[in-house]
Amino acid sequence: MKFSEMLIPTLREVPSDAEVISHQLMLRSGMIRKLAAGIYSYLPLGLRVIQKVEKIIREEMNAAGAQEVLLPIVMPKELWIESKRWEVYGKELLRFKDRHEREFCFGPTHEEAITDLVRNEVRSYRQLPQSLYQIQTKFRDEIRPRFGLMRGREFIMKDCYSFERDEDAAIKTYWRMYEAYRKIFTRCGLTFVPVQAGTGEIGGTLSHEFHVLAKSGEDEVFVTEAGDLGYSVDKVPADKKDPKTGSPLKSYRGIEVGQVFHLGTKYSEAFHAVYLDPEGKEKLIVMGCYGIGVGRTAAAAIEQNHDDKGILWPLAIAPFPVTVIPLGGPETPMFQAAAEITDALQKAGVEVLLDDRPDTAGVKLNDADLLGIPWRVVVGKKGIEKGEVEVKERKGGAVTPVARASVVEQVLAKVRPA
RNA sequence: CGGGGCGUAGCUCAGCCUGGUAGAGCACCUGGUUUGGGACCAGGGGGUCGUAGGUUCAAAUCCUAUCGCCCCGACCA
Repeated sequence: MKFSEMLIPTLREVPSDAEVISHQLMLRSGMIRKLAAGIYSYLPLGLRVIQKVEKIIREEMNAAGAQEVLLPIVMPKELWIESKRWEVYGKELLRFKDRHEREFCFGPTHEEAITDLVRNEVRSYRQLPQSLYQIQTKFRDEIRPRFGLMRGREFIMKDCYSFERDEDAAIKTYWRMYEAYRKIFTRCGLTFVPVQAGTGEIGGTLSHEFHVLAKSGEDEVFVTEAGDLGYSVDKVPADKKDPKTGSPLKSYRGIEVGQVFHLGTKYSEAFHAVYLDPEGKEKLIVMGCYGIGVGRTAAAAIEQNHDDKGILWPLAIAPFPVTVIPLGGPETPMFQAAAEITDALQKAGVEVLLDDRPDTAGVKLNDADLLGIPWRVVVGKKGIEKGEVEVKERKGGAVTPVARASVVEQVLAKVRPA
Protein backbone atom coordinates (compact mmCIF):
# COMPACT_ATOMS: atom_id res chain seq x y z
CA MET A 1 0.00 0.00 0.00
CA LYS A 2 1.16 3.51 -0.79
CA PHE A 3 0.91 6.07 1.95
CA SER A 4 0.05 8.76 -0.61
CA GLU A 5 -2.99 6.81 -1.76
CA MET A 6 -4.40 5.99 1.66
CA LEU A 7 -6.48 8.24 3.88
CA ILE A 8 -4.08 8.62 6.78
CA PRO A 9 -4.66 12.14 8.08
CA THR A 10 -2.00 12.46 10.75
CA LEU A 11 -2.13 15.40 13.11
CA ARG A 12 0.87 17.25 14.36
CA GLU A 13 -0.88 18.69 17.37
CA VAL A 14 -2.91 17.04 20.06
CA PRO A 15 -6.65 17.61 19.54
CA SER A 16 -7.93 19.58 22.49
CA ASP A 17 -10.79 17.24 23.32
CA ALA A 18 -8.62 14.15 23.79
CA GLU A 19 -7.49 13.48 27.32
CA VAL A 20 -6.02 9.99 27.45
CA ILE A 21 -3.02 8.91 25.43
CA SER A 22 -4.75 6.23 23.38
CA HIS A 23 -7.43 8.66 22.29
CA GLN A 24 -4.84 11.29 21.40
CA LEU A 25 -2.69 8.86 19.45
CA MET A 26 -5.61 7.29 17.61
CA LEU A 27 -6.70 10.74 16.49
CA ARG A 28 -3.18 11.91 15.68
CA SER A 29 -2.32 8.80 13.71
CA GLY A 30 -5.47 9.15 11.65
CA MET A 31 -7.11 5.95 12.91
CA ILE A 32 -10.40 7.39 14.12
CA ARG A 33 -12.47 10.55 13.96
CA LYS A 34 -15.31 11.58 16.20
CA LEU A 35 -18.77 12.08 14.76
CA ALA A 36 -20.59 12.81 18.05
CA ALA A 37 -19.97 12.19 21.74
CA GLY A 38 -18.92 8.57 22.09
CA ILE A 39 -19.49 7.86 18.39
CA TYR A 40 -16.50 7.34 16.11
CA SER A 41 -15.63 6.58 12.52
CA TYR A 42 -12.83 4.14 11.83
CA LEU A 43 -10.46 5.28 9.11
CA PRO A 44 -8.44 2.78 7.06
CA LEU A 45 -5.62 2.45 9.56
CA GLY A 46 -7.94 2.13 12.53
CA LEU A 47 -10.09 -0.42 10.79
CA ARG A 48 -7.01 -2.49 9.99
CA VAL A 49 -6.18 -2.72 13.68
CA ILE A 50 -9.78 -3.59 14.54
CA GLN A 51 -9.74 -6.32 11.92
CA LYS A 52 -6.48 -7.76 13.26
CA VAL A 53 -7.98 -7.99 16.72
CA GLU A 54 -11.14 -9.53 15.29
CA LYS A 55 -9.14 -12.11 13.39
CA ILE A 56 -7.41 -13.27 16.55
CA ILE A 57 -10.73 -13.39 18.36
CA ARG A 58 -12.35 -15.42 15.58
CA GLU A 59 -9.50 -17.90 15.47
CA GLU A 60 -9.55 -18.49 19.21
CA MET A 61 -13.32 -18.58 19.53
CA ASN A 62 -13.54 -21.07 16.69
CA ALA A 63 -10.78 -23.11 18.31
CA ALA A 64 -12.80 -23.10 21.54
CA GLY A 65 -15.69 -24.63 19.66
CA ALA A 66 -17.85 -21.56 19.16
CA GLN A 67 -19.68 -20.74 15.94
CA GLU A 68 -20.03 -17.27 14.51
CA VAL A 69 -23.49 -15.81 13.98
CA LEU A 70 -24.84 -12.32 13.50
CA LEU A 71 -27.85 -11.11 15.45
CA PRO A 72 -29.92 -7.98 14.78
CA ILE A 73 -28.79 -4.68 16.26
CA VAL A 74 -32.38 -3.52 16.69
CA MET A 75 -34.72 -5.56 18.88
CA PRO A 76 -38.41 -5.27 19.81
CA LYS A 77 -39.46 -4.20 23.29
CA GLU A 78 -41.34 -7.45 23.91
CA LEU A 79 -38.12 -9.45 24.05
CA TRP A 80 -36.77 -7.14 26.72
CA ILE A 81 -40.00 -7.23 28.67
CA GLU A 82 -39.61 -11.01 28.89
CA SER A 83 -36.22 -10.72 30.54
CA LYS A 84 -37.47 -7.86 32.74
CA ARG A 85 -34.61 -5.76 31.48
CA TRP A 86 -36.81 -3.21 29.66
CA GLU A 87 -37.41 -1.70 33.12
CA VAL A 88 -34.16 -2.69 34.81
CA TYR A 89 -31.68 -1.53 32.21
CA GLY A 90 -32.32 2.19 32.58
CA LYS A 91 -31.29 4.94 30.27
CA GLU A 92 -28.28 3.17 28.75
CA LEU A 93 -30.80 1.22 26.73
CA LEU A 94 -31.50 3.45 23.75
CA ARG A 95 -35.18 3.12 22.91
CA PHE A 96 -37.19 4.39 19.99
CA LYS A 97 -40.39 3.85 18.07
CA ASP A 98 -40.87 2.87 14.48
CA ARG A 99 -43.47 4.40 12.16
CA HIS A 100 -46.14 2.15 13.60
CA GLU A 101 -45.39 3.41 17.10
CA ARG A 102 -43.92 0.03 18.01
CA GLU A 103 -41.13 0.22 20.54
CA PHE A 104 -37.61 -1.01 19.87
CA CYS A 105 -34.16 -0.71 21.33
CA PHE A 106 -30.61 -0.78 20.07
CA GLY A 107 -28.84 -3.83 21.41
CA PRO A 108 -26.45 -3.05 24.26
CA THR A 109 -25.89 -6.81 24.61
CA HIS A 110 -27.68 -9.82 23.18
CA GLU A 111 -28.75 -12.35 25.79
CA GLU A 112 -32.38 -11.78 24.83
CA ALA A 113 -31.91 -12.24 21.10
CA ILE A 114 -29.68 -15.28 21.38
CA THR A 115 -31.83 -16.99 23.99
CA ASP A 116 -34.90 -16.40 21.87
CA LEU A 117 -33.13 -17.94 18.90
CA VAL A 118 -31.96 -20.98 20.82
CA ARG A 119 -35.24 -21.66 22.60
CA ASN A 120 -36.96 -21.73 19.22
CA GLU A 121 -34.45 -24.00 17.55
CA VAL A 122 -33.19 -26.35 20.25
CA ARG A 123 -35.49 -29.14 21.42
CA SER A 124 -33.32 -32.11 22.28
CA TYR A 125 -30.27 -32.83 24.40
CA ARG A 126 -28.78 -34.03 21.12
CA GLN A 127 -28.61 -30.40 19.93
CA LEU A 128 -26.51 -29.33 22.92
CA PRO A 129 -24.05 -27.93 23.67
CA GLN A 130 -23.91 -24.85 21.47
CA SER A 131 -21.64 -21.84 21.73
CA LEU A 132 -22.52 -18.94 19.49
CA TYR A 133 -20.70 -15.68 19.08
CA GLN A 134 -20.86 -12.54 17.03
CA ILE A 135 -18.74 -9.48 16.43
CA GLN A 136 -21.05 -6.56 16.16
CA THR A 137 -21.73 -2.92 16.87
CA LYS A 138 -23.41 -2.32 20.20
CA PHE A 139 -25.02 0.82 21.49
CA ARG A 140 -25.15 1.86 25.10
CA ASP A 141 -26.32 5.37 25.82
CA GLU A 142 -23.66 5.96 28.43
CA ILE A 143 -24.14 8.80 30.85
CA ARG A 144 -20.70 10.04 30.07
CA PRO A 145 -18.85 8.65 27.10
CA ARG A 146 -15.15 9.42 27.30
CA PHE A 147 -11.61 8.52 26.41
CA GLY A 148 -12.25 7.83 22.73
CA LEU A 149 -12.78 4.17 21.96
CA MET A 150 -12.31 3.31 25.61
CA ARG A 151 -15.86 4.25 26.54
CA GLY A 152 -17.87 5.00 23.47
CA ARG A 153 -21.62 4.78 23.19
CA GLU A 154 -21.37 2.93 19.92
CA PHE A 155 -18.68 0.28 20.04
CA ILE A 156 -17.67 -3.03 18.53
CA MET A 157 -18.00 -6.02 20.80
CA LYS A 158 -17.49 -9.71 20.48
CA ASP A 159 -20.18 -11.44 22.48
CA CYS A 160 -20.48 -15.17 22.89
CA TYR A 161 -23.20 -17.23 24.54
CA SER A 162 -22.95 -20.86 25.55
CA PHE A 163 -25.82 -23.30 26.01
CA GLU A 164 -25.28 -26.49 27.95
CA ARG A 165 -27.20 -29.49 29.23
CA ASP A 166 -26.19 -28.99 32.84
CA GLU A 167 -24.21 -26.99 35.33
CA ASP A 168 -21.06 -29.14 35.13
CA ALA A 169 -20.84 -28.80 31.37
CA ALA A 170 -21.47 -25.07 31.64
CA ILE A 171 -18.66 -24.63 34.16
CA LYS A 172 -16.31 -26.57 31.89
CA THR A 173 -17.22 -24.30 29.01
CA TYR A 174 -16.73 -21.30 31.24
CA TRP A 175 -13.15 -22.31 31.89
CA ARG A 176 -12.57 -23.16 28.27
CA MET A 177 -13.65 -19.64 27.35
CA TYR A 178 -11.50 -18.28 30.15
CA GLU A 179 -8.51 -20.00 28.57
CA ALA A 180 -9.52 -18.75 25.10
CA TYR A 181 -9.56 -15.23 26.50
CA ARG A 182 -6.11 -15.68 27.94
CA LYS A 183 -4.90 -16.74 24.51
CA ILE A 184 -6.63 -13.87 22.74
CA PHE A 185 -5.16 -11.15 24.94
CA THR A 186 -1.77 -12.83 24.96
CA ARG A 187 -1.76 -12.98 21.18
CA CYS A 188 -2.76 -9.31 21.06
CA GLY A 189 0.48 -8.58 22.87
CA LEU A 190 -1.18 -7.29 26.03
CA THR A 191 -0.15 -7.57 29.64
CA PHE A 192 -3.34 -8.44 31.45
CA VAL A 193 -4.72 -10.06 34.55
CA PRO A 194 -7.94 -12.03 35.04
CA VAL A 195 -9.93 -10.55 37.89
CA GLN A 196 -12.60 -12.20 39.99
CA ALA A 197 -15.58 -9.96 39.63
CA GLY A 198 -19.15 -9.39 40.59
CA THR A 199 -21.78 -10.09 38.01
CA GLY A 200 -23.63 -6.77 37.92
CA GLU A 201 -26.69 -6.19 35.84
CA ILE A 202 -26.22 -9.04 33.40
CA GLY A 203 -26.70 -11.46 36.25
CA GLY A 204 -25.12 -14.79 37.02
CA THR A 205 -22.94 -16.32 39.64
CA LEU A 206 -19.35 -16.71 38.48
CA SER A 207 -17.41 -14.12 36.60
CA HIS A 208 -13.95 -12.91 35.67
CA GLU A 209 -13.00 -9.65 34.09
CA PHE A 210 -9.86 -9.39 32.00
CA HIS A 211 -8.01 -6.22 32.82
CA VAL A 212 -5.20 -4.58 30.97
CA LEU A 213 -3.14 -2.80 33.58
CA ALA A 214 -2.56 0.84 32.71
CA LYS A 215 -2.41 4.09 34.61
CA SER A 216 -5.41 5.44 32.75
CA GLY A 217 -7.58 2.46 33.70
CA GLU A 218 -11.01 3.31 35.02
CA ASP A 219 -11.19 0.44 37.51
CA GLU A 220 -9.25 -0.37 40.60
CA VAL A 221 -8.10 -3.98 40.77
CA PHE A 222 -6.24 -5.84 43.49
CA VAL A 223 -3.60 -8.15 42.06
CA THR A 224 -1.67 -11.03 43.60
CA GLU A 225 2.07 -10.92 43.97
CA ALA A 226 2.49 -13.35 41.08
CA GLY A 227 0.25 -11.16 38.94
CA ASP A 228 -1.79 -14.12 37.77
CA LEU A 229 -5.09 -13.17 39.38
CA GLY A 230 -6.84 -10.10 40.66
CA TYR A 231 -9.96 -9.07 42.53
CA SER A 232 -12.40 -6.33 41.68
CA VAL A 233 -13.40 -3.81 44.33
CA ASP A 234 -16.57 -5.74 45.20
CA LYS A 235 -14.81 -9.11 45.41
CA VAL A 236 -11.57 -8.26 47.15
CA PRO A 237 -11.12 -9.99 50.53
CA ALA A 238 -11.67 -7.64 53.47
CA ASP A 239 -8.04 -7.90 54.57
CA LYS A 240 -6.81 -7.31 51.01
CA LYS A 241 -4.60 -10.37 51.17
CA ASP A 242 -4.18 -13.22 48.72
CA PRO A 243 -6.34 -16.07 50.12
CA LYS A 244 -3.80 -18.62 48.83
CA THR A 245 -0.48 -17.15 49.96
CA GLY A 246 -1.55 -14.58 52.54
CA SER A 247 0.62 -11.93 50.97
CA PRO A 248 -0.91 -8.50 50.41
CA LEU A 249 -2.70 -7.71 47.18
CA LYS A 250 -1.43 -4.73 45.20
CA SER A 251 -3.75 -2.07 43.88
CA TYR A 252 -3.57 -1.22 40.16
CA ARG A 253 -5.61 0.64 37.61
CA GLY A 254 -7.15 -1.64 35.03
CA ILE A 255 -8.93 -1.35 31.70
CA GLU A 256 -11.58 -4.03 31.43
CA VAL A 257 -11.24 -5.49 27.95
CA GLY A 258 -13.25 -8.65 28.46
CA GLN A 259 -15.51 -10.46 30.85
CA VAL A 260 -16.70 -14.02 31.18
CA PHE A 261 -19.91 -14.90 33.02
CA HIS A 262 -21.49 -18.08 34.14
CA LEU A 263 -25.14 -17.14 33.79
CA GLY A 264 -26.79 -20.34 34.98
CA THR A 265 -30.47 -20.44 34.14
CA LYS A 266 -31.41 -16.80 34.61
CA TYR A 267 -32.27 -16.22 30.97
CA SER A 268 -33.41 -19.73 30.17
CA GLU A 269 -35.95 -19.41 32.97
CA ALA A 270 -37.13 -16.01 31.78
CA PHE A 271 -37.40 -17.24 28.19
CA HIS A 272 -38.37 -20.81 28.96
CA ALA A 273 -35.40 -22.07 27.01
CA VAL A 274 -35.58 -25.82 27.63
CA TYR A 275 -34.65 -29.13 26.07
CA LEU A 276 -35.73 -32.74 26.51
CA ASP A 277 -33.18 -35.02 28.15
CA PRO A 278 -32.73 -38.70 27.20
CA GLU A 279 -35.58 -39.63 29.55
CA GLY A 280 -37.87 -37.16 27.82
CA LYS A 281 -37.84 -34.81 30.79
CA GLU A 282 -37.86 -31.07 30.21
CA LYS A 283 -34.76 -29.28 31.51
CA LEU A 284 -33.54 -25.71 31.55
CA ILE A 285 -30.59 -24.90 29.35
CA VAL A 286 -27.61 -23.65 31.34
CA MET A 287 -25.98 -20.56 29.91
CA GLY A 288 -22.79 -18.53 29.95
CA CYS A 289 -21.83 -15.30 28.24
CA TYR A 290 -18.46 -13.91 27.24
CA GLY A 291 -17.69 -10.43 25.95
CA ILE A 292 -14.69 -8.61 24.53
CA GLY A 293 -14.55 -4.91 23.72
CA VAL A 294 -12.77 -4.90 20.39
CA GLY A 295 -12.08 -1.17 20.08
CA ARG A 296 -11.24 -0.98 23.73
CA THR A 297 -8.70 -3.77 23.30
CA ALA A 298 -7.01 -1.72 20.57
CA ALA A 299 -7.08 1.38 22.79
CA ALA A 300 -5.72 -0.59 25.73
CA ALA A 301 -2.87 -1.84 23.55
CA ILE A 302 -1.90 1.76 22.93
CA GLU A 303 -2.21 2.70 26.59
CA GLN A 304 0.24 -0.08 27.31
CA ASN A 305 2.51 0.37 24.31
CA HIS A 306 3.50 3.92 23.46
CA ASP A 307 6.29 6.41 23.98
CA ASP A 308 6.52 10.18 23.67
CA LYS A 309 6.67 9.91 19.87
CA GLY A 310 3.73 7.67 19.25
CA ILE A 311 2.33 4.17 19.24
CA LEU A 312 4.35 0.96 19.61
CA TRP A 313 1.98 -1.59 18.16
CA PRO A 314 2.38 -5.22 19.11
CA LEU A 315 3.16 -7.02 15.85
CA ALA A 316 -0.03 -9.09 15.90
CA ILE A 317 -2.41 -6.15 15.80
CA ALA A 318 -0.34 -3.49 14.02
CA PRO A 319 -2.08 -1.96 11.00
CA PHE A 320 0.97 -3.01 8.99
CA PRO A 321 3.85 -5.13 10.25
CA VAL A 322 6.38 -3.14 8.22
CA THR A 323 6.78 0.24 6.58
CA VAL A 324 9.34 1.09 3.93
CA ILE A 325 10.59 4.67 3.83
CA PRO A 326 12.66 6.03 0.96
CA LEU A 327 14.48 9.24 1.86
CA GLY A 328 14.26 10.86 -1.52
CA GLY A 329 11.84 11.72 -4.26
CA PRO A 330 10.31 9.47 -6.94
CA GLU A 331 13.24 9.80 -9.35
CA THR A 332 15.92 8.77 -6.87
CA PRO A 333 17.59 5.37 -6.49
CA MET A 334 16.31 5.32 -2.89
CA PHE A 335 12.75 5.47 -4.10
CA GLN A 336 13.39 2.78 -6.69
CA ALA A 337 14.93 0.46 -4.14
CA ALA A 338 12.11 1.10 -1.67
CA ALA A 339 9.52 0.26 -4.29
CA GLU A 340 11.33 -2.97 -5.14
CA ILE A 341 11.64 -4.02 -1.50
CA THR A 342 7.96 -3.27 -0.96
CA ASP A 343 7.03 -5.28 -3.99
CA ALA A 344 9.11 -8.27 -2.93
CA LEU A 345 7.68 -8.26 0.60
CA GLN A 346 4.14 -8.02 -0.70
CA LYS A 347 4.75 -10.93 -3.04
CA ALA A 348 5.88 -12.88 0.01
CA GLY A 349 2.50 -12.13 1.57
CA VAL A 350 3.48 -9.30 3.91
CA GLU A 351 1.41 -6.15 4.20
CA VAL A 352 3.69 -3.17 3.66
CA LEU A 353 3.09 0.54 3.91
CA LEU A 354 5.37 2.33 1.46
CA ASP A 355 5.81 5.96 2.42
CA ASP A 356 5.98 7.36 -1.10
CA ARG A 357 5.04 10.88 -0.06
CA PRO A 358 7.18 13.74 -1.35
CA ASP A 359 7.75 15.03 2.18
CA THR A 360 11.05 15.52 3.92
CA ALA A 361 12.79 12.83 5.90
CA GLY A 362 11.70 14.43 9.16
CA VAL A 363 8.03 14.32 8.28
CA LYS A 364 8.17 10.69 7.21
CA LEU A 365 10.21 9.48 10.14
CA ASN A 366 8.09 11.33 12.66
CA ASP A 367 4.91 10.00 11.12
CA ALA A 368 6.38 6.49 11.17
CA ASP A 369 7.04 6.89 14.89
CA LEU A 370 3.50 8.17 15.39
CA LEU A 371 1.87 5.31 13.47
CA GLY A 372 3.90 2.80 15.46
CA ILE A 373 4.42 0.21 12.75
CA PRO A 374 6.68 -2.36 14.40
CA TRP A 375 9.33 -2.72 11.69
CA ARG A 376 10.78 -0.02 9.53
CA VAL A 377 13.02 -0.20 6.48
CA VAL A 378 14.70 3.11 5.75
CA VAL A 379 16.34 3.55 2.36
CA GLY A 380 18.78 6.46 2.58
CA LYS A 381 21.22 7.96 0.15
CA LYS A 382 24.47 6.99 1.85
CA GLY A 383 23.22 3.51 2.50
CA ILE A 384 22.06 2.84 -1.00
CA GLU A 385 25.43 3.95 -2.38
CA LYS A 386 27.01 1.25 -0.24
CA GLY A 387 24.33 -1.24 -1.22
CA GLU A 388 22.75 -1.08 2.23
CA VAL A 389 19.42 -0.23 3.78
CA GLU A 390 18.43 0.08 7.42
CA VAL A 391 16.09 -2.13 9.40
CA LYS A 392 14.80 -0.74 12.66
CA GLU A 393 12.36 -1.98 15.24
CA ARG A 394 10.03 0.75 16.41
CA LYS A 395 10.21 -0.47 19.97
CA GLY A 396 13.91 -1.14 20.33
CA GLY A 397 15.39 1.75 18.46
CA ALA A 398 18.59 0.01 17.33
CA VAL A 399 19.30 0.61 13.66
CA THR A 400 20.70 -2.36 11.77
CA PRO A 401 22.38 -1.83 8.40
CA VAL A 402 21.44 -4.65 6.11
CA ALA A 403 22.70 -5.55 2.64
CA ARG A 404 20.20 -4.49 0.02
CA ALA A 405 20.16 -8.02 -1.37
CA SER A 406 19.16 -9.70 1.87
CA VAL A 407 16.75 -7.20 3.33
CA VAL A 408 13.58 -8.99 2.22
CA GLU A 409 14.74 -12.22 3.77
CA GLN A 410 15.68 -10.50 7.02
CA VAL A 411 12.42 -8.58 7.30
CA LEU A 412 10.46 -11.75 6.64
CA ALA A 413 12.26 -13.42 9.52
CA LYS A 414 11.21 -10.58 11.84
CA VAL A 415 7.66 -10.20 10.67
CA ARG A 416 6.59 -13.80 10.49
CA PRO A 417 8.36 -15.79 13.13
CA ALA A 418 7.84 -19.51 12.60
C1' C B 1 -28.46 14.48 36.49
C1' G B 2 -24.98 17.48 40.07
C1' G B 3 -20.14 20.37 39.87
C1' G B 4 -16.39 22.81 36.58
C1' G B 5 -14.77 24.46 31.70
C1' C B 6 -14.85 25.39 26.39
C1' G B 7 -17.26 26.68 21.37
C1' U B 8 -13.22 32.18 16.60
C1' A B 9 -9.94 28.90 9.51
C1' G B 10 -8.77 21.68 8.74
C1' C B 11 -5.57 21.62 13.78
C1' U B 12 -3.57 24.41 18.13
C1' C B 13 -4.91 28.96 19.88
C1' A B 14 -4.86 34.78 20.45
C1' G B 15 -8.55 38.69 20.30
C1' C B 16 -13.55 39.28 24.58
C1' C B 17 -12.16 42.26 30.64
C1' U B 18 -12.32 48.04 28.36
C1' G B 19 -17.82 47.16 21.71
C1' G B 20 -15.28 50.39 16.38
C1' U B 21 -13.35 46.88 9.04
C1' A B 22 -11.50 38.92 12.03
C1' G B 23 -5.76 37.41 13.56
C1' A B 24 -1.13 34.04 14.34
C1' G B 25 1.44 29.35 13.86
C1' C B 26 0.83 24.82 11.57
C1' A B 27 -2.03 22.51 7.54
C1' C B 28 -3.92 23.38 2.34
C1' C B 29 -3.30 25.26 -3.23
C1' U B 30 0.37 27.25 -7.35
C1' G B 31 5.56 27.84 -9.02
C1' G B 32 10.59 27.03 -7.79
C1' U B 33 14.63 25.25 -4.72
C1' U B 34 14.90 21.09 -1.19
C1' U B 35 15.12 15.38 1.30
C1' G B 36 18.66 11.45 7.59
C1' G B 37 14.26 13.80 12.31
C1' G B 38 8.25 17.99 11.43
C1' A B 39 12.78 22.64 5.11
C1' C B 40 13.09 27.47 2.29
C1' C B 41 11.48 31.55 -1.15
C1' A B 42 7.44 33.88 -3.74
C1' G B 43 2.33 34.02 -4.52
C1' G B 44 -2.73 32.27 -3.05
C1' G B 45 -7.44 30.16 -1.04
C1' G B 46 -10.23 29.48 3.38
C1' G B 47 -14.08 31.91 9.02
C1' U B 48 -22.36 34.62 8.51
C1' C B 49 -16.64 34.14 15.42
C1' G B 50 -21.93 27.20 17.63
C1' U B 51 -27.22 28.96 16.99
C1' A B 52 -31.33 32.35 18.06
C1' G B 53 -32.98 36.69 20.20
C1' G B 54 -31.83 41.36 22.78
C1' U B 55 -28.96 46.11 24.05
C1' U B 56 -26.30 49.71 20.84
C1' C B 57 -25.06 54.35 15.68
C1' A B 58 -21.96 49.84 15.89
C1' A B 59 -21.45 43.07 18.87
C1' A B 60 -16.54 37.70 18.25
C1' U B 61 -16.59 41.20 22.48
C1' C B 62 -22.19 43.13 26.71
C1' C B 63 -27.21 40.51 28.16
C1' U B 64 -30.74 36.23 27.66
C1' A B 65 -31.96 31.60 25.84
C1' U B 66 -30.55 27.33 23.36
C1' C B 67 -27.43 23.52 21.15
C1' G B 68 -22.81 20.99 21.06
C1' C B 69 -18.23 19.36 23.25
C1' C B 70 -14.63 18.31 27.26
C1' C B 71 -13.30 17.28 32.50
C1' C B 72 -14.80 15.43 37.82
C1' G B 73 -18.90 12.11 40.18
C1' A B 74 -23.02 7.89 40.05
C1' C B 75 -23.45 3.48 35.31
C1' C B 76 -20.57 -0.04 32.07
C1' A B 77 -17.21 -4.18 27.13
